[in-house]
Amino acid sequence: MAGLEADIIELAGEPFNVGSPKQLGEILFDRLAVPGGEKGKTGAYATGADILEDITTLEDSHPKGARLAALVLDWRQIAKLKSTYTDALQDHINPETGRVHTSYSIAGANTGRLASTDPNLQNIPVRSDEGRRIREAFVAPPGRVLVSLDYSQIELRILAHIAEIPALVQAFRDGIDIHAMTASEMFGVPVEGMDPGIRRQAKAINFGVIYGISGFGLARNLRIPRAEAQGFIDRYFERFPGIREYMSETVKTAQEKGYVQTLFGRKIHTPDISAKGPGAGFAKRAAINAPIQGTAADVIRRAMIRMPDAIAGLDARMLLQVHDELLFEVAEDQAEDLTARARQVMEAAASPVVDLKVPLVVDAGKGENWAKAH
DNA sequence: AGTGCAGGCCAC
DNA sequence: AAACGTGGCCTGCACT
Repeated sequence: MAGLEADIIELAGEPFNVGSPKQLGEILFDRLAVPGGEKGKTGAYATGADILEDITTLEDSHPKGARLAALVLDWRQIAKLKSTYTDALQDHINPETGRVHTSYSIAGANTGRLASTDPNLQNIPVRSDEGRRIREAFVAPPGRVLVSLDYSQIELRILAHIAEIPALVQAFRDGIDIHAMTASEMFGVPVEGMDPGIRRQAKAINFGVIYGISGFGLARNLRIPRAEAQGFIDRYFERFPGIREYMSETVKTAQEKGYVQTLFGRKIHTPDISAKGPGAGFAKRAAINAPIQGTAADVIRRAMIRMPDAIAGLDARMLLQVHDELLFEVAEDQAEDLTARARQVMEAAASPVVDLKVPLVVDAGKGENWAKAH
């Protein structure tokens, strides 16, 4: 990392704090005259990863800026992993147990999700190769393995149920690739042999819908013109009109009652729903998302409550909950038994209070460390 | 030295 | 006017 830092300063041509977005912004946009610099409310240039990634494409017009941006992106990834995980997690090892123990807030999130602190074990890296090396440090003791079980697409399944989208419900019942199906419906192309790029766009739209999508947000996410993104959303609503209905009904309920509810009847209050100005959009999207995210939180909590009885007699412990995943430690020769029991509990967790029109499906994995189990 | 915010980034 | 939901933790920086 020190070498990387030296390379960055040499390229910049002047000493500066690589960890300072403000200083980096001034070098890129003022001194190197990279175009597109935008200052936020504090007067500092924004230098987030998406902006730096755009700058790396300017190799022809601004070679120095492009290379500087690329190096800083590398540095930030390593610095993040080291400070937040490699270094910090070791300070959290309990001397008596030799393990890292987190704390859960039972009412951590407004939607009913748990929150994990000191340390947060719900945001251990997994998406990048480098990040997964952090996850490999979470290991089972000798003779034991880690088993991870996670709900597949639980929020989209809940959306399909709540908004009553026949095509989505049927696809989940048939076990079809849901993003490919969405792309097929929207763009009129067959699922077989689908262009991965088309599927990726449909996936972004499916996620966006759960979060209360906007044309602007989707455009930024997919890096496409806003008009094109809005066209995608319009077509999505045409194909799945129940979604638009769900969104407007949910906002209306929030405005009339001051809360929305999960499928299990738990209330989530929406005090900001009638805010004016910039906050209005935020409050509406939060209200749209809350019943979906909150129902998923209810489902996994019900599974967790039933878990001690379900795994009684096994040499196994439930270790962590990560929103749609439960992580267990179990004697090696009992991993299969545990997986079957835990999966049964998780897949049936909505029952008997809620009769979902879609199946809940749980994926499972095991290994000597969390990366392999996941 | 402690506090709080902003920017940034990790997860689901 | 801002711009995709829910969180927590890190560093830098301004301030007391």
